[in-house]
Amino acid sequence: MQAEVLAVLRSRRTPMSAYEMLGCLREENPRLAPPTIYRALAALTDRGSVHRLESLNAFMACRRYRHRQASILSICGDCGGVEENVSADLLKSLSGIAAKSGFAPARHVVEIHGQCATCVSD
Amino acid sequence: MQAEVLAVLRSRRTPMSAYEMLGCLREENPRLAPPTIYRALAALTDRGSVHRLESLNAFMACRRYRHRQASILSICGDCGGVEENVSADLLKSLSGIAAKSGFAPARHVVEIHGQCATCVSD
DNA sequence: GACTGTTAAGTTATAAGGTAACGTAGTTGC
DNA sequence: GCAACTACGTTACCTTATAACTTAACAGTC
Repeated sequence: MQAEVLAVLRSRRTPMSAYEMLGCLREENPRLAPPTIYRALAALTDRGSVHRLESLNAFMACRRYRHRQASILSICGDCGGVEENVSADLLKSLSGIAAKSGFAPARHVVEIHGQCATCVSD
Repeated sequence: MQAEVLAVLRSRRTPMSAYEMLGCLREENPRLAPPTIYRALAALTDRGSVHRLESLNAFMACRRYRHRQASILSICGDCGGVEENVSADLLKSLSGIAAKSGFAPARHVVEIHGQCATCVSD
């Protein structure tokens, strides 16, 4: 099931909602229900093969080769494309800011909305 | 209506969902419906008086005095408390990372999940 | 082979979050 | 008065997510 969900996600350039995936996968198996998808997504996001876009309530396959760090996701509001970046430095200074008051960071969510290079030039 | 929503949010130390607010405000006005709350929240978040926590689907009143910049929100998974920080430098380097590929940033979402100082020491 | 533990997936139902579309009631300004 | 605007009310619905329980599949062991 995880493999099927991942395959669907990989077939798209833009993020998908869980229910879009459900729609796709129901073509094969009409009885598929939401919990099945959500369980697969939970396992995949834990492993880092899939990222969840918190500000979109959507998911995308990771396109960088296995990183354990949080991604910096740049989301284009025009075409829906997402760029994925990694920066240990930025995450470190982010943790530093939180840690000033004794906060112990565990998970980072960093998303940027805007326009991608292609859409800017239109 | 915005004032009432803001007052409810300010009366709490922790973020609230739109439906929790609705529950509170219905004690006064039982016929209050979701769109009214969401409209007020939209106006308040536009103005910057309220922040939306994207990774929680919840809202909190801004506790810093009027800043136009995006906040860095540190969310304690134990007590639910949220610390709000501002860092022009961090936002700048974040924009820089996105801009390397020509992305034009418009809105930043930066949230950190972890444990606050108080909860760490328990 | 029957028993048990473990893990993945199916199933039902419902909770929680959010919005479209249209209606109405008060400004304000002419 | 009446047009135009803005806020809010109302209905209805859509989307996102999870609780709770059931079944299937396989592995180990007595």
